[in-house]
Amino acid sequence: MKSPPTARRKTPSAAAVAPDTGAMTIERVAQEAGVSPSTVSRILNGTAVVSGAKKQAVDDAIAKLGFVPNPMARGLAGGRTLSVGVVTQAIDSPFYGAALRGIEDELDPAGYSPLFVSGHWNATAEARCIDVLRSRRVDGIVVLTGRLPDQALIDCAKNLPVVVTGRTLDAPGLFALNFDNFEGGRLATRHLIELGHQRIAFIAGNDDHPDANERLRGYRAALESAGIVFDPALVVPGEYHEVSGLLAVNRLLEQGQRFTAIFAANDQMAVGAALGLQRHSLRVPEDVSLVGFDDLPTSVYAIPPLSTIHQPAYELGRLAAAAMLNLLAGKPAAVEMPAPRLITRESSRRMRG
Amino acid sequence: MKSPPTARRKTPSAAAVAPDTGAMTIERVAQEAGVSPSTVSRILNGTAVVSGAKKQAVDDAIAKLGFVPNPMARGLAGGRTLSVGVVTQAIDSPFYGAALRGIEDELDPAGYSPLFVSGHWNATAEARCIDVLRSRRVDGIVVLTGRLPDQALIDCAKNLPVVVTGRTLDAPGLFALNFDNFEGGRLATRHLIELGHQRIAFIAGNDDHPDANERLRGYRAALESAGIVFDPALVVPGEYHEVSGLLAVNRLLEQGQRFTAIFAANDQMAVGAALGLQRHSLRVPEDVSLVGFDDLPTSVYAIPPLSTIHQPAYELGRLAAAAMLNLLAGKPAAVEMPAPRLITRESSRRMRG
DNA sequence: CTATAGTTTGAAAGCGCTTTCATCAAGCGT
DNA sequence: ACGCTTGATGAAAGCGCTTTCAAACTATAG
Repeated sequence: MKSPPTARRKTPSAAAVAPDTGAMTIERVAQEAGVSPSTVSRILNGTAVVSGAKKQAVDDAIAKLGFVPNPMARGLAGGRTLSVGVVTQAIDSPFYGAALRGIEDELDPAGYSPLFVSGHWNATAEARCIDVLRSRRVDGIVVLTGRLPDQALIDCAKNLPVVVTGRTLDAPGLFALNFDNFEGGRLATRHLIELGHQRIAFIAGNDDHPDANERLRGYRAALESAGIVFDPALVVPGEYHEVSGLLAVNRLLEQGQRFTAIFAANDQMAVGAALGLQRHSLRVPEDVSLVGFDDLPTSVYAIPPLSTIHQPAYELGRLAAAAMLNLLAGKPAAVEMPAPRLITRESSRRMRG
Repeated sequence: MKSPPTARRKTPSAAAVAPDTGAMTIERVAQEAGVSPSTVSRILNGTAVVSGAKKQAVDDAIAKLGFVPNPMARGLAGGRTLSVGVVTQAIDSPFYGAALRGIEDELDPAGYSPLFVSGHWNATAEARCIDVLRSRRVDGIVVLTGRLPDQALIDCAKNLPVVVTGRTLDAPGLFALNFDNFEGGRLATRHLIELGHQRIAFIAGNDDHPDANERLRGYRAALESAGIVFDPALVVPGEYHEVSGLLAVNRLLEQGQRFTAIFAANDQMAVGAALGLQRHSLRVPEDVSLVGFDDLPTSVYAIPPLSTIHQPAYELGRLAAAAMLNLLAGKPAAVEMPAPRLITRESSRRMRG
């Protein structure tokens, strides 16, 4: 290493150019305010009661000097980093993107920063992510769904507060925030049934995906309570990607299945399915009604605009982050997911007589 | 604060439970290897020549103890954080998401971590982002497009290496990585012209968006070189969002403009435009050909699949990150963007008769 | 065989902050 | 008035690492 110009040792020469954000230390603030560094620290963290006069003096000094505490030093000394790790599956997924923004928005005012890492829907990668985060000494970890075995999370929660979405799980130091996928699946299916559909195909999500199975359960429950017998031939596996939807429709049609509606376990597959139907000259919703799941921002602009189950991704992120902040403060997580909601748009309509 | 269970002061009692990732220090490694902490540090950083035998001993000790250096201590002592800040516009945008993943993938093997913050297409917010990043002591900043004035970036580059995409700019410590939007606009328009279209509408991006203006320039250049007179009435402003596309089409149609093709300055607007056309019973591509810009992953599944200009978002992220790593290493950035490429799908076709 | 330059290594001084511990002032009962 | 509890403050000891400085060797030359 050719020693990059890291001006480390403080140059004792005066020659200050600007109020250089970085160079200000708690000690200078203390000096300026006429107190000890300890007192400044206490005020900064609210760790102890400080007399009003001194607090004022310190606040003024901080403002005047434009002091910003060095997170590294804080982390080293205090054992906290004011950062929380977020294991996401794909930072570029339309669904998780919104959740990440929610996390960001919630954490920021509390002074915490998120550290995003992508697990790419792969348990091994996720485990590595957690290692990375721990080596970065994050104060807590938020796991968005993922394929990691429950036990791995439980173990992790022994050392760090953990918030996980997309599963139901209970362990010390861990909080699970689950969306009611069963109810969502039920709502979507019931909607189609109410429109007069009887032969409703279901494009499922990946089998090892708990969400997907719950949605399937909801589908079956709705069918059952309407007295429609469940036909396994109408359920096609998918992978939560657009192609899956396309392929699923092809398969259904090749097999000569009769159906007047499709419920896709997520919007991406629904969009793929719409394309598949169009390829076979089937119109949505005239020939086939279509309902998705997630309510991605783009689904409003699908052709035709997609009926779907609204899953509040942004909200999910905020709630997960809020839960984490509570855990970090030693309080119970105490947050709850909103209930699933059906959004009726133009991809579903009453069956023709 | 009720003093959360931060086991700070080292408990001298033995009772080690597991090889606790966190608790290992460079000192213990030194002890194990029978050398001084300084030597371990030197080996860790390759800062100086160390005899082969000792190096081996230290490497063994590190492996045996599962030692992971504490980034906070490193940052404090060394003045570097091994993290680079990334100012993105919307972490949940389909386009930037891919870029972020590229950055992540490129930085990771080099031992750097990205720190993402969202500017929400707002110069003030972006400026705040940069402050946040600097307060977090990042080693460098990557700015993905954004509205920040050039000068702000130049100033920032005085203290930190900066890589910025989506503009052309030259300053010390700064590297700009620009995509040839002009050429992209030209390619898209020429494609439509070659298909026999003469009246080509253009849905523009936001005016203060340099990309958008370049694309417009490309559009005009293609028109001109084909001898088609530019008609300002065919250019409608947009905002790079789906709605804009929808609104633009409405406006065009209300004004009674004649056109047989639309070139939208990005895919999101193209999708909106497609919906708008459908609402007016105009079919794509039978009645109107449509070309977008960006080649979002979802554009393959649009109805119909969208012809567009491929913009390598993921690659862009990787390149920006690679440039940053070079800058950080004191080398010239030395990376170059790939050229725009036209992707022909089903939304554009030869004009009838 | 000693003086000199060149290497490798260790000791120790911080980096900027938090936190313990001791101190110094008040406040209070008797 | 006098010991005693509280409460606010400061001094100082780290947190785990990097880096300077000097010591301890080793080699080269005179």
